[in-house]
Amino acid sequence: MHPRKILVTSALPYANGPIHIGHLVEYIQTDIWVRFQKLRGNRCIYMCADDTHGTAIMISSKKAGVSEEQWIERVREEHIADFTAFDIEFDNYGSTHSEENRKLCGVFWSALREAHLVKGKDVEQLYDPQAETFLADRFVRGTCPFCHLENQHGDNCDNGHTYTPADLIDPVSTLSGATPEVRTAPHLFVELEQLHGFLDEWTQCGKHLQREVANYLKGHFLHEPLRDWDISRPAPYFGFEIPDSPGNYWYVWFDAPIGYIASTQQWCERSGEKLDDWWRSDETEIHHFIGKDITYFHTLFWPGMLKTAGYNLPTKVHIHGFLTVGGEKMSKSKGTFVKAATYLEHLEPSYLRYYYASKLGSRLDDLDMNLQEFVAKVNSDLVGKVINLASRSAKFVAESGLSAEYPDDGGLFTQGAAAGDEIAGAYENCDYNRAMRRIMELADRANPFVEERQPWNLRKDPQRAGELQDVCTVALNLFRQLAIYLSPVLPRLAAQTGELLGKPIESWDESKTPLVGTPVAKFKHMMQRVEAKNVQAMIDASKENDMSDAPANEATNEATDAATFEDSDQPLKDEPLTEEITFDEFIKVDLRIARIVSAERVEEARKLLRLTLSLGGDERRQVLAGIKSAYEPEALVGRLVVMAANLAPRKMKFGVSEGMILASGPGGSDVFLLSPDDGAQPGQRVH
RNA sequence: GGCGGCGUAGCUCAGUUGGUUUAGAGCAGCGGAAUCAUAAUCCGCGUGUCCGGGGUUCGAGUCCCUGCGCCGCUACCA
Repeated sequence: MHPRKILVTSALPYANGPIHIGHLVEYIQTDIWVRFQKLRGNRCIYMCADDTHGTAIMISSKKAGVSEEQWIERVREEHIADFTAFDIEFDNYGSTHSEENRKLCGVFWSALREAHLVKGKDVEQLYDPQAETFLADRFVRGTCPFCHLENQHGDNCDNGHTYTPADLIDPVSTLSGATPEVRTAPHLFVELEQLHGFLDEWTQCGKHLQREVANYLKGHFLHEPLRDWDISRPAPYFGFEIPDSPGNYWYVWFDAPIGYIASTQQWCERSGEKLDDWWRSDETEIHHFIGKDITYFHTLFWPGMLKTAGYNLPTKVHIHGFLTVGGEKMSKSKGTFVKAATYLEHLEPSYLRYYYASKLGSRLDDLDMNLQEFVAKVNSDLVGKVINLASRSAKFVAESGLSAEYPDDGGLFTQGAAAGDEIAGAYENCDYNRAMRRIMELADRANPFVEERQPWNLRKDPQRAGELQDVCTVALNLFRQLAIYLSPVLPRLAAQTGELLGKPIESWDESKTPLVGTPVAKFKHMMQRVEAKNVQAMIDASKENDMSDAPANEATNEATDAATFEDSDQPLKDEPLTEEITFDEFIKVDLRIARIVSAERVEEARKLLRLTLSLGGDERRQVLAGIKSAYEPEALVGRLVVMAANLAPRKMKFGVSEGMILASGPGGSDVFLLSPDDGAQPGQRVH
C-alpha cells in the first residue's frame, strides 16, 4: 500500500477575537485526523491561517486604536499560542493578508473573468456618512417596518419578519449612531448559476459530502437557479483591492478559502515543494474540516471557484456541528463561553482532546459537553483504565526491563492488534467516538489480567522474578498498544510512553509487535486526575471575564458593547422609585407565566388588544392590554409573557379584564413586554 | 410549513446487510475482594412496554406506514 498524499485544512479562524472551546472542537477534530494519517505513514500536511479581512476587523482595530495590520498580527499570535498549547500542530499557519494570498486571488479572479462568470450590478445599500462606510446588515438596527418592533436587526426582526435594511424605520448605524442613508454602489457578482450542472453533480455524487449535507444543499439551493454571488465591496474595506476594478475590494469570503492555498504556498517555499503537486495533482486528496455554519461557502462557491481556476476539488468536506455545554448554547453569563486561554489556566489540554474524541462522530450533530461527564470520562477512562496499567506495573520492572521474549498473555496482545484495523477505520471515517470505545474495551480486558496474575505478590518471592517480569511485560505492552491507538488524540501520552519504554511511538503498525528485552525507565505520573473544582473554577473565571470584557452579541461584539452599557438615567428620572414595601406585601402579587393563545384588536379602542392567556391546562384569562400601538396581535400568539394573575377582575368598556401583563416603557409604541427565558412553562409562578 | 435527524437500562450511548441464544457496554448505584497503582483495580448484581400503534416476514430494536415527543437547519419557494 503506497502512502496517500493528503492536504488537510481547518476553517480559518476570524482575526476578531480569541479562540474558545467551541472553535477547538474543529481544530482538535482535524488535528487528530492529521496525526492519525501521519502515524499511518501517509504524507499529510495540515494547513491553516487567520482570516483577516472585512468590516469587523476594521471596527475592532479602530476601537483598539491600532492599524488593521497591527491588530491582525496581534490576534494571530494569540491564536497560534492557543493552538500550540492544545497540541494542534499545523504544518503552516498563514494569514489571508499575505502577498501569496493576494497573488492567488488574482489568479482565481482572472479565471472567473475568462470564464465570463463575473458581471457588474448596482446595489443599494445603507451608508454611514459619519463612519464613511457602507453598512453590512448586522451593523444596522431600527424599527421593523411590519410590526414596528424597535431596535431590530438589519434584515429580520424578533417577530420573524424579514426585510432589507433600507426598509427599516428609523435606522441607526451601530458603528456611529448616525442615521444611515441609502446609496448606490456598483458591485461585482459571480454568476454561479452557470456552474449549476457541475455543482449538482459534485454535491450529489455521494463521495464528497455527508449525505445530510447533500440533501440540505439540494433542498435549499440547488433546486432552483443559483443566485449571483456578490463578491465585491466598495472602499473603505480592509482587504485586497480588485486589480481591474479600482476602489472595489474582494469580499472576505472570496479571499478566505484561497487562504488555504496561500498557506500551502508558504509551506512549499519553506520545504522546497511545488504548489501544483498539492493543489493541481490527481494524486493529492484535499480534506476540509468546517463547521455547519459555513457549509455553503465551502460546498458551492468554493468548488465553483476551484473548478473554474483549475485547482483540485475537495476530496471531502467534513462538516461538524456546534458545541453546546450542558445541553445549551455556550453562554457568557453562565460561564460556559470558555476561551482557550481560560481553559488552560485551569485544566490540561489532553482532557479536552480526549473528551471531544469520545464524543465526536462523523455526522454534523452538535456536540454536547457535559461537565460531570467530562470529569468522569477522563478520570475513569484515561487515568483509571489506561494509565493505571503502566503505573501499576512499570516500577516492578524498572531494573530488569522487559522480558526477552513476549510471554503468553492468553491472546490479549494479538486481540488488541487485530482490533487495530477497525480502530483505524473509525479514525479514517471521523468516528472517533467509536474508536475510543473500542480502545477502552481493550483496556477493560487488560486490567483483569494484571489483577489475576498479582504482580505485587510475585515480587515477594525471588523465585518468581521471571514470572513477575513476564506479567509486567504483558501489562506494559498492552498499555503501549493503547497509547499507540490513542496517540492521535493524546500525543503527550504517546511521548511519555516512548520515554518510559525507551522507544518513541512513530507508526501505527508498532501496535502489532510487542516490545521485548528493552529497559524500562522510572515511572513518572502521566496525567493528573481532573478535579471538579478546577472545572468549576474555569466556569467561574469565564463569568468574570464576561463582566470585564463583555459583549452580549457575538457578531457585533465590539460594535455594540459601548451602546449596551452606556445606559441613560432618563427612565429613572421619568419614573422615580416608589416607597419601600415588605416582602409580605410583595408576595401578595401572584405573578405567573402565561401563554398568549389568542390576540385581537379591540377595534373601537384606541390602545387595547384583547388577549386570551393560558396558564396551562384549561385555565384561561381574558386580559385587555394597552399595547395596541406597539404590537401586532398576530405576532403575540404563542408567546410567553408574565401576568399578574390574582388581580381583581376589572370591568372595562369593552369587557372584563382578568389580570395584567408585565411590560415596561413610557407607552405608545414604546412598550416592551417581558418574556421568560427558554424553558419557562405557562402556569409557573414567578418568585 | 418544509428538510434532515433523533427517541434502546438512572445517565451517556453500542447494536454492522432483519435470524448466535431469555437485547448489550461504560458511568452512576448496591454487595464483596484486593491493597501493586493517581481513594486507581477486580468480581457479582439490570422484571429495560428497545417512544406508541399498525404492517411486511418463518423471524424486526433492525425494513414499511402512521401517531407522539425532542433537536438542528430553513422558511409567505422547495
